[in-house]
Amino acid sequence: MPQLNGGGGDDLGANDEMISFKDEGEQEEKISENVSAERDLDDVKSSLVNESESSSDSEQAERRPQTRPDTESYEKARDYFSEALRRQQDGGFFKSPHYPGYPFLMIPDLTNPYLSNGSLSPSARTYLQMKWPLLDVPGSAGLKDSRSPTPGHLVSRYFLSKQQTRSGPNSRGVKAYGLSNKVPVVQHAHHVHPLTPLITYSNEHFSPGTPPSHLSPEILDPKTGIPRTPHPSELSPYYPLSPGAVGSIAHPLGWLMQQQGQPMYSIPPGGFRHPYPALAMNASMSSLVSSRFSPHMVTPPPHGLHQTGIPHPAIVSPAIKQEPKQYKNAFNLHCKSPVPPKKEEDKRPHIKKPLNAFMLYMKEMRAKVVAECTLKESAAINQILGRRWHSLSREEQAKYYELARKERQLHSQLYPGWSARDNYGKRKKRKRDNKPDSKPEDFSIRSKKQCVQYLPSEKMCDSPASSHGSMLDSPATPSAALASPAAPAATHSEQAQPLSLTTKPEGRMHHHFSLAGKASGSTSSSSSSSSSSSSSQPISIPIGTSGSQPTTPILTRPIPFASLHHSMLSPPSPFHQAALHSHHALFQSQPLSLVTKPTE
DNA sequence: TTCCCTTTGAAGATA
DNA sequence: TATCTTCAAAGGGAA
Repeated sequence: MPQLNGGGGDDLGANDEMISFKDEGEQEEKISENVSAERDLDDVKSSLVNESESSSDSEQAERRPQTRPDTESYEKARDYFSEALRRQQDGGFFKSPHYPGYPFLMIPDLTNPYLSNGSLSPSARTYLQMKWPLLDVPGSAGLKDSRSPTPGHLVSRYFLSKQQTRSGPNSRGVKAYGLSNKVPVVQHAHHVHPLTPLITYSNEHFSPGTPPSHLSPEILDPKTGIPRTPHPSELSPYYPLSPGAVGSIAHPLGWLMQQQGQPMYSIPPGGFRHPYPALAMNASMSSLVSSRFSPHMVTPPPHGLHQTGIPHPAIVSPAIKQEPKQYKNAFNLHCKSPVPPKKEEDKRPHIKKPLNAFMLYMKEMRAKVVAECTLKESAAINQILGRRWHSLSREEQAKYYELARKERQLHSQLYPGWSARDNYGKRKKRKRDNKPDSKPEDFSIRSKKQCVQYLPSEKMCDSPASSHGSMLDSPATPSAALASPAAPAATHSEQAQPLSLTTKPEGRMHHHFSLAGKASGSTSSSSSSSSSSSSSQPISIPIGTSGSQPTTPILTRPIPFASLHHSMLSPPSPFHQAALHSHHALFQSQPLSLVTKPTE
């Protein structure tokens, strides 16, 4: 298993994402990987064709100076990040020409981010470059807003580091990935911190000029008029780090530092005052950013001030969603806001959950899948993505697990008091219809919709992974085996039928009481070995079954005929052709007969 | 306008 | 401890 972090030292899920594949089916797994690799190659080819076609235009656009840095969304930053990942995935190695200014790497040697002289190692800087491109991106330097007071020392030796970036002892080496130089540029004057793109939980509610109320402690609340703690002019109200967390906050790369035996940064009082307090919000982060400053030089936030003001994308407008209590409490601890808890609660932003590995993958690959397929429904796209996720190699998935882990870590640092529970109830509760004692009316509600599987069109778009397995496209490697050890181990039945995309295990169906769609959650965690098919199950058409275990496609939703037709009857791209070829035998018998309606 | 669908994973809740 | 539930993204579709 790839141990990207060098093992140990990570209390936030270290080693949790990578677990060994199941022993059984190891051969198949390898075959699957080979097939997957070949498919990836095909993907690369097709994607390269597409990219080459569109790159000329996009490149020109990308090369234009960014003049709206303040509006650059963090989401985009993540997209760029994802793009880099995708390129890594496709090409495996850095393809710099297109995105010379945005290297990305998997920082295998970040375990030692500092050089002997205290400066960041090239790879560490490159990683920071990836994470906080505005800090040190020559490509973006030219894009920086002229008003940006970014100190020169922050505009660091990117070129040097880039030159130095190379493969390390790790077999995977240091990979730099080109990213579009559409780097989100910060307009500091508008209180958008360069670190804004650090995490892209959501950007829609981050208005540079109107940071969340709790993030601008020095200003009168426009609504309440309640004055807030002013901060020094040189301080930028950005990251909502809690004060308690500031002093003792772990380095964003603390998992790396710790591995190296270095302690978490403890910020001594009165020290270096960073011209960009927002950067110093995470003191060590700042120090990492600037190789000039060793970690211990970073100053703590001014008393009582949550020096952090970076509007985090994970924060959603309080008007829409309410902030969790824990976060509110944690914030109040240091915010000293006189705002009554009640009002404060109303204004609490909604802090979204950090994205997990699959979500990151999904965000990255969605556009690609959409481009390859004619499907537009996200449900169908997600099915494809789910399968592709399973088809990814361990290393490929490891990248996303690692990213997800970092996101969680950063998220936990940004919102120490936040809990996933805080977001409970923010959404409308889903129908709980998968309980064993579900009442008939539950199912009736559920089965009101026409059910059909996205399988046909998906088959046209998705990988030909099914060509080797008995479970259609199910790779020999279940996600459970790839997932973090924290995740419940998949049962044997699940391993045998890991994918619920085209052929959901009947056990699961039984478990979900014959629900056509995914019963609320539990898709990945529930494990049922029952293979009995309920009479109330949606009509199932066994297809592509080979092997002892019959597979039953779940017909969940009607396929848009346009998409179906387009996908099935006109596969124009090589990818489609390849997919068609690989699945021809599989679907030649019943390719288009999935539209049905469950009996009431 | 709101919810559903669909995926996997993380985390909290519950038995 | 094991299982279940909720939420994260996305966007078309349905109500």
